[in-house]
Amino acid sequence: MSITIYDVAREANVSMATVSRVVNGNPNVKPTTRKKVLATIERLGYRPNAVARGLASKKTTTVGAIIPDISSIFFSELARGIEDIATMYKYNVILSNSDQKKDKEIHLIDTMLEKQVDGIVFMGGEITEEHINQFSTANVPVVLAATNDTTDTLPSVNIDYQTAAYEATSHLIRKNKQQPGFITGGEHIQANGLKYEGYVKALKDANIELDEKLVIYNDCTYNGGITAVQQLLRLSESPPSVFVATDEMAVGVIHGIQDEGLRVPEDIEVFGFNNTRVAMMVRPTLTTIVQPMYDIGAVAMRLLTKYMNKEDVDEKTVVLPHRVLERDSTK
Amino acid sequence: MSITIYDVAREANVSMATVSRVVNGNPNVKPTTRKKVLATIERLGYRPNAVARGLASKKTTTVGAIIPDISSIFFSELARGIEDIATMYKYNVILSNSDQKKDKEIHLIDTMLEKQVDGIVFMGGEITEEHINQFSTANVPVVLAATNDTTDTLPSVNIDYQTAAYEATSHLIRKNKQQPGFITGGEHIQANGLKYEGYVKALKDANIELDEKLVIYNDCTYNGGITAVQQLLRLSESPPSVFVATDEMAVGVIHGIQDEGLRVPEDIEVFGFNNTRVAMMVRPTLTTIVQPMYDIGAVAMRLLTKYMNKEDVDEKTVVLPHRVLERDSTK
DNA sequence: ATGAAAGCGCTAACAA
DNA sequence: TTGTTAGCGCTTTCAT
Repeated sequence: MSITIYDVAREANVSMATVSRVVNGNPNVKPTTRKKVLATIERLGYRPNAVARGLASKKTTTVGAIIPDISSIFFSELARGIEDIATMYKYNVILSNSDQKKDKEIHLIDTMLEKQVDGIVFMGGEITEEHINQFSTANVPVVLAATNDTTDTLPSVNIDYQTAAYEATSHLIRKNKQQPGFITGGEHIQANGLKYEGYVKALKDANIELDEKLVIYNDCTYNGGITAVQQLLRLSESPPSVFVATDEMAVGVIHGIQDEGLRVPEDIEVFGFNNTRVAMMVRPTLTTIVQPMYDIGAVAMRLLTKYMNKEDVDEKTVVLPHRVLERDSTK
Repeated sequence: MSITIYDVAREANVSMATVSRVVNGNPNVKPTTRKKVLATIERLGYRPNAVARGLASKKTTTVGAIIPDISSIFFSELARGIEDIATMYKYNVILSNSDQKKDKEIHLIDTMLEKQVDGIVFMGGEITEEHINQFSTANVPVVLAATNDTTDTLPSVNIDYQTAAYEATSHLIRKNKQQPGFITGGEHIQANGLKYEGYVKALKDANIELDEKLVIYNDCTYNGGITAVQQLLRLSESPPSVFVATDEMAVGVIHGIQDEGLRVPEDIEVFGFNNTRVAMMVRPTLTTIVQPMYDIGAVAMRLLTKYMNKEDVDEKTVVLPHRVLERDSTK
């Protein structure tokens, strides 16, 4: 079959151990020998078998990434951050989509542990006891990215969603002292619960009584945004502004408003969340919360490498900064 | 350390071989025995080691996917198609970004072969001799997705870019018998060469003499589109329509036109390519070529499974249908 | 239907 | 500096 370390050893008149040392850059090899071995490796076209190596060394230099949906503009940037840092540290990543389904998540964790990944970056809605149990069945580090952990046991990288939502809502209230609408996805999804809390807190601090009719739930998609805003506009007194849980949904909201013959921001202001690329691809461009998605992925992966190397980490829970980015969809 | 097949065998009073059979669903096991083994597996929390299994069986149930950029809206949908079908056939996928850099691509192929993937889905700009060589150093099947192979040796899944571009251009010419502008990325990138050929052929068939000044190259990004269209509008006689190589770029083109105080489609028509999600997130919504990205990924992966199972395939080169989707950016 | 045993290709003591 | 050798955890003949 294919060339093994044994073939190289024979051809170079050395032992397997020496070849192994050369391949792994072990300094205890005489330069002459190294050169000779390297030459025969080249000549034979030897390619180390990472599976065998993994079995012997108990390290696969592969990490798992569990992600809700790679085709989402939000998560794909996160994934890029993870990948880039993984590559930088010579890891490969096995990526799998969970669609935020708990059973899929649990199953994926299992599969990845079977594959002996050296660590896992997990992105999802929420962490439950069951997740924790599943993680604990193996001894590999796990880092959460853009995922909140109610049990607060796992290392994680996030922004402060609640404060961000608070700021967005306050920003909207500042101008016109009225309750903005809030268009969002399910509470169990992607920190939406925290956003809701921030929204409510901002209202409270501004002494505005919460009218739940102005809170509309729908899918976090473009069409979900359109549908939701239609519902909002049908209300007897529709609000002068809307805070939307994601940018893509917010773009739908803007278009839904425009399709009703209203103007953004003149008639209704719109505030998004995430600053994905679509935010500047709408007219008016979207005011939003800048969440450093790429960085969240990158920092999470970096954190994971630390755990995998058994370095000690100072911050197990990283909170990355966010900020309000004003564009043209608000006054 | 952790539970091995040996532990299970001992606890269940059977041999390793029997446990292996149970785990692998081999029918040659007495039901009683199977039950007993299953019970101890459960009790011990045994989890098969896929690395050891891979070494022994020479199959990893893992495939590699080399992709230009997972954060691109185009490729991330492709990736989702790949992932879904991979999951369906019990494969995991190692995903890596190449940024269309040839050296990265070659290196990634090498790494994946080291990891003993059972197959590779490759997405990139163009396939060169060097790629072919690298692929041939191992004995695993490779399928190209949305990637053209000038050497035409590898199985692939594509749409007919040239015809699609021909149709788009013809569509634009039909109305106003004038040469549309063509805004595109580099020729070596992502089938842009083929699109150019289709564009030129359409002009020729319409007896319009090609004016190269109307062909503008820039990055295939939103900002690239803006910059390119500014350049186009600065021409003494700017064209009545533009064909743009990708949707994201086309959205930039639309906004660039609008920012100059011109209207789409009244003053200039815009035609995109790919039908990514942004196409319906612009106003006016974008007329474009529907390219079934998810399906390209899915079909490519399905094709790969056939090769991996040594089934025989009837079409080694799959061309998926495309179509013109008229929206509001053209008259 | 079950077991014994020989690898799979490599790493990592331990010896020399 | 180099070689010997015993695993790593599993699959897969080949016996029985």
